Amino acid sequence: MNNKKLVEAITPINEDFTQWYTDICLKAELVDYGAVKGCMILRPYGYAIWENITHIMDGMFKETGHENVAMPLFIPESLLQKEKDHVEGFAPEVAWVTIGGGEELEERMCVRPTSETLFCDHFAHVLHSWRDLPMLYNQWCSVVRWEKTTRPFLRSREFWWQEGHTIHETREEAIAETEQQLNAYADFCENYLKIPVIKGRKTDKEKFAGAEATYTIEAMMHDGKALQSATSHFFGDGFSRAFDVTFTGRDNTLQYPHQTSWGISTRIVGAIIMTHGDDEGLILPPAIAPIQVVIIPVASHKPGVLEKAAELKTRLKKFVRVKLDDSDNSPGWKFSQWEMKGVPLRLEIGPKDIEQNQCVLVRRDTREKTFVALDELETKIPELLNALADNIYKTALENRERRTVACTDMEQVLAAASGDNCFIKAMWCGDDACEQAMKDKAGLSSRCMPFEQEQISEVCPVCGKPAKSMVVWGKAY
RNA sequence: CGGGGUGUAGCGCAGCUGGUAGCGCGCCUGGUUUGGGACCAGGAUGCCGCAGGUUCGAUUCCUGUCACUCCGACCA
Repeated sequence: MNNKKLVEAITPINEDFTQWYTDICLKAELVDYGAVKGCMILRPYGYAIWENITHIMDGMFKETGHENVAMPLFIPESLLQKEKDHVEGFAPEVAWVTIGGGEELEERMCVRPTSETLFCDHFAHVLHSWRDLPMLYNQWCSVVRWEKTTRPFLRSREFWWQEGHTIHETREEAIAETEQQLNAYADFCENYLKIPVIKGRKTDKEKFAGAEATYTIEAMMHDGKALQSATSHFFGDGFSRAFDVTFTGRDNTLQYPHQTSWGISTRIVGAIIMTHGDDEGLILPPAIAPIQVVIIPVASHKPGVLEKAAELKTRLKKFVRVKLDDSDNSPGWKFSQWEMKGVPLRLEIGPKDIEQNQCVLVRRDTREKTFVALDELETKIPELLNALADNIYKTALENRERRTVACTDMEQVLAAASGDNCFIKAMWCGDDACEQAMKDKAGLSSRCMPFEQEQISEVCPVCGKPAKSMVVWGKAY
């Protein structure tokens, strides 16, 4: 431990979680701050993570018949205004363009905060017959919401995401689509990102502006706070009616289609950081890690070492994303640096190893070292990557379970809410006032009504009236 | 939007009872090193966040502003 280490060190995770988070975002070179408040620059390493996420998800969407499109960046005010709840929800946080080419515009336009209105306008143009349905569209883009408080990934004024927009002939079909996409998000988070999530439905208070129902996946971060990780909305025909989207049905009558939208954003990168990271820095799930194995030559000036390392890189490239760090830095520096950047596996190769035709593999999560014969790398590396993936999922799940409390009365709720952050499972009567009371008295917001319901008690802990459903409550990002 | 904190070299910071700046790390060059953040020697780098004000003179004092950050409110 010397001065250098102290200077470069990231804040310990249990000392100041938010500072730890910011340190990682900057020091692992994921983002930089842009010239405009709340606008982040995704640096190559951060973008590579997002890019891997987009590739996997894009494949999943296409597998289920979705097509990518690109919609305009601007929304004329009149268009945004068409759906009452929607505009009320978003108007306070949009950015407006009032001048173009030096001239005051006749009608101001907002920079899209989300594209429902644009899609609806477009659907109205291109939809004619039931034979045109369903239309299953998606776009990868950035959107702008003028947030007051901003943080890298978690809440930025501009963020990148995908937004799927679909229209269907029947209500049932649209509901099925909403559920299918929510499941896709949940599968992606659990299987690729190794983040355990709770699937459920939002209360009316928390649902999307203009939606009939909003479904969500909620994840718990290392500090016990909740992060809404993706949402899927069922609109019914509300937007269709507002935008006059119609088609001629099988019975030759004019009908309104049923609509959905669903999205996942760069916020999910924040979830990865806050779910899996530790005092040494990031821990990236192998599926989306830009570098899955980093090769660090030891005593690289000795004859044959760099050559051997390069040879291994060529071999490994065939089945993993690999980087050879042949920079001038000392091995110790490289170990720390790549650990901070969350690379799942490190491969050390030095003269002693070459003599014995072996190398050292070190797991990022446990830092466990294994000597591996060079001809076993093709089996051993995938094995260790899988073991790491399983372990970080397990760790995250244990954290959530340890911090989940079932409460039957307000006394328990208040006690739980005043301690460490946690998920609180409690029954709810369905009344807005009781939801608000949880916020006012305990500082808790409803995260969702999980699909997997449990009967914690018979009555709502706030008002004592018969309970309708179990809600997971928590403090949210 | 309210309250607190911070803006000085790439990063982390010091300095200033007013006289235009310094340390550590990093960076560049050369050499020695290399299995947990190496060492020696030499070198480069500053509109002291921005704008006003006070002053002979402001990085320093005052006002405003912007940015970052934390806490709250708001918010998907």
